[in-house]
Amino acid sequence: MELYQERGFDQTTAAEIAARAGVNERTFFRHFPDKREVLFDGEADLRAALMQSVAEAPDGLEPFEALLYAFRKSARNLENNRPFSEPRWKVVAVTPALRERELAKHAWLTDAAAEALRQRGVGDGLAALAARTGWAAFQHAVQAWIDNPAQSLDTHLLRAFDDLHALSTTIRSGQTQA
Amino acid sequence: MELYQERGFDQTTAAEIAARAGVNERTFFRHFPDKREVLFDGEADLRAALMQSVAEAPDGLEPFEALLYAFRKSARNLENNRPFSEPRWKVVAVTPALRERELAKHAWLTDAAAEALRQRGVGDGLAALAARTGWAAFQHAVQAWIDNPAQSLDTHLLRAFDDLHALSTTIRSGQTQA
DNA sequence: ATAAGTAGTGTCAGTGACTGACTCTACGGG
DNA sequence: CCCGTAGAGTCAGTCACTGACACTACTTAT
Repeated sequence: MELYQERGFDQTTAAEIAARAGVNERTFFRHFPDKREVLFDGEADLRAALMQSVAEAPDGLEPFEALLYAFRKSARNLENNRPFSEPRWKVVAVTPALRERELAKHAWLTDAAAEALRQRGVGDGLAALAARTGWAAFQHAVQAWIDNPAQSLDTHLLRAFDDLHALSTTIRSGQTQA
Repeated sequence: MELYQERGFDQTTAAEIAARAGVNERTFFRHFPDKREVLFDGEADLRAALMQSVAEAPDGLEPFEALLYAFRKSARNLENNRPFSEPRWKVVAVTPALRERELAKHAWLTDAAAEALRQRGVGDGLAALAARTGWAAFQHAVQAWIDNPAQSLDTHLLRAFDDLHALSTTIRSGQTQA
């Protein structure tokens, strides 16, 4: 379904996609809830894989360590799939409607990560916080890697978490200002 | 425009909103680029206020400290506007299409925060990382405050950043696993 | 005072994403 | 050979949104 690459997402009608796939427009909408979902098909698998990875992280790891373990595993898949994923990124990047959908998917994955942490025994609130901030660092690394593929995603990832560590050492308990 | 509260967002047509406002449907779409934007009107001001707050944070503060300063300031506004904002949250919370838009706005605000940090002299990459992760912590606090208003948003905020600090102390440079 | 903008609005016609209801066909099991 | 079921087509309809055009009110230049 890479009519999107040729004409752009907005210039591509659902009827055209359906035609290219050799089916009826109605049939297209039976397979995908909407036009955007075509580009986010594997996300359910990704979610499952992420939860699985968090679950299989060695016992005794702290929340961020478990997340980092899972993210590094995802990172390997991302590195392998880059040739396949790159055109998709480009389409998503230039289409606001798709960016929105992507953010929604990320929120969904973040929830999955939080849930997986809870199943490791992490408290509710802490799991949610770790998932949100950890995911933010992960995405920062992914973006950095997209912009600069000369360094491996793993390198970017480790740097992101290191930097996050450095940043947060400046937080002092019970700040008092303004 | 709180037809949304009565019928829900999906059950409300643009024509109805326009009628309630005493104008034509076409006119409605001249004021708002789409049906969703009605609920996200003040975001541009919010963005400006956020950048302003980051800019006016005392000199010498580290990135997270500057962000925390700005977030605490935003928090005061949020606390004051809660009665006004609460119905809006409820509508957004139950409408996926609105949640997506909200996430997009948050990404926009995160970019603003990163930009404001850069203007304070923070490096590009670090500014982006701090903005992303700091924003994540902020949102965690806001969510916690919505769920539990018994404690002030400020309290939730400080706890979130404290917890983030605690979480990230477990990150060791140059992790080596799997 | 009049002419010439200009901003905000109404009207109309059209495109395209989706949806519901109904039909048809293909296929596996009894 | 019959039947239930899953997938696919057809048709008609709703609704978000858009472009083109006309009209009105209010400003500003002459």
